[in-house]
Amino acid sequence: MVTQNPDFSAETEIPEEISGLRMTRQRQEVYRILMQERNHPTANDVFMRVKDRLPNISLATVYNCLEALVQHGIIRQVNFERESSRYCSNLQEHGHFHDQSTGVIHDVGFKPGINLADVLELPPGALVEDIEITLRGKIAAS
Amino acid sequence: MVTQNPDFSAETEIPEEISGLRMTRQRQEVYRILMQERNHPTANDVFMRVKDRLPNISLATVYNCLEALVQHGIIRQVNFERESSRYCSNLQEHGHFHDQSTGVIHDVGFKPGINLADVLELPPGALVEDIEITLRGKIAAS
DNA sequence: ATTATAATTAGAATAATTCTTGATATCGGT
DNA sequence: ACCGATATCAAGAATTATTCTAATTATAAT
Repeated sequence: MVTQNPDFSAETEIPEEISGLRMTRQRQEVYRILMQERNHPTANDVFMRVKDRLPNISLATVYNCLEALVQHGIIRQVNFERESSRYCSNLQEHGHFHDQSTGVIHDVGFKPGINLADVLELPPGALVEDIEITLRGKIAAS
Repeated sequence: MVTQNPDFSAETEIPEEISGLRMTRQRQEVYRILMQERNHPTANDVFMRVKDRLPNISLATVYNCLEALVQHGIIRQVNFERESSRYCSNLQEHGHFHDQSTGVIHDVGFKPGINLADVLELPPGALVEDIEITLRGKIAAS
């Protein structure tokens, strides 16, 4: 299971600006953590982790940073049931498989050449802007 | 758009017990509302509606009833983002299309003969127990 | 009828998130 | 470099959906 991105160390340079968003120190560090941790961390997970490098950061700021990054399409916000929101730097269209025995969340890609409209009975005229697929279950011991 | 189920009036008899759950007066009335209102009401929506017939019911009871009904597979709980949970008496496997211009939620069935495993790159050995599909977008004027 | 069990109620508690306010930092123009 | 305007940040208060607690009431089982 991939939980760390070795291409994204604590020293990786992050540009001053990404898609029109000013990358302040706080946003950089929050973003860096999401690139490193592929575990779908919650805001609080990020908060605890980011304090290593920015001891004075506040939880509200982490929320603000995450919101700004989501709004600018730099990361994705993912919700399972009514649990705390989780955040994800995988921008490829994908769903999530929630393994109930371990609690681990796996990204699930679409098979190539699949069109959602071929699979679902969409209401006539529906223009889909965003899809969210969540699966829950177990992984059989191999 | 179907929002009311005419087969399910306020006078419809509901059995004493459904799939092992004792159908108390409160549970009956909560269930009745979900059969009537196909709008995916929140707990609070149900609460306000049910007070017509049970003026002394409490919101906690509505939550308890909804939870009991969900647990026994009689209704489904549906979550959009981190909004209040909504409840749904459509037990057929289906997803939801959230029309962002009107706020209306449409049930979306699967086309016959579709197998999710044909569409998604599931992790090896994954045994899917539950699927949740949410779409967001608009409906083009016809 | 009596006792045991389950359900209901009202209000307090919880937890994630958002809001508010004042302090800092950054940007653009001079 | 300085100055005002704007954006961001920090700390804690406020909000909101939901759950929990404890006491009461209803139902079921003996």
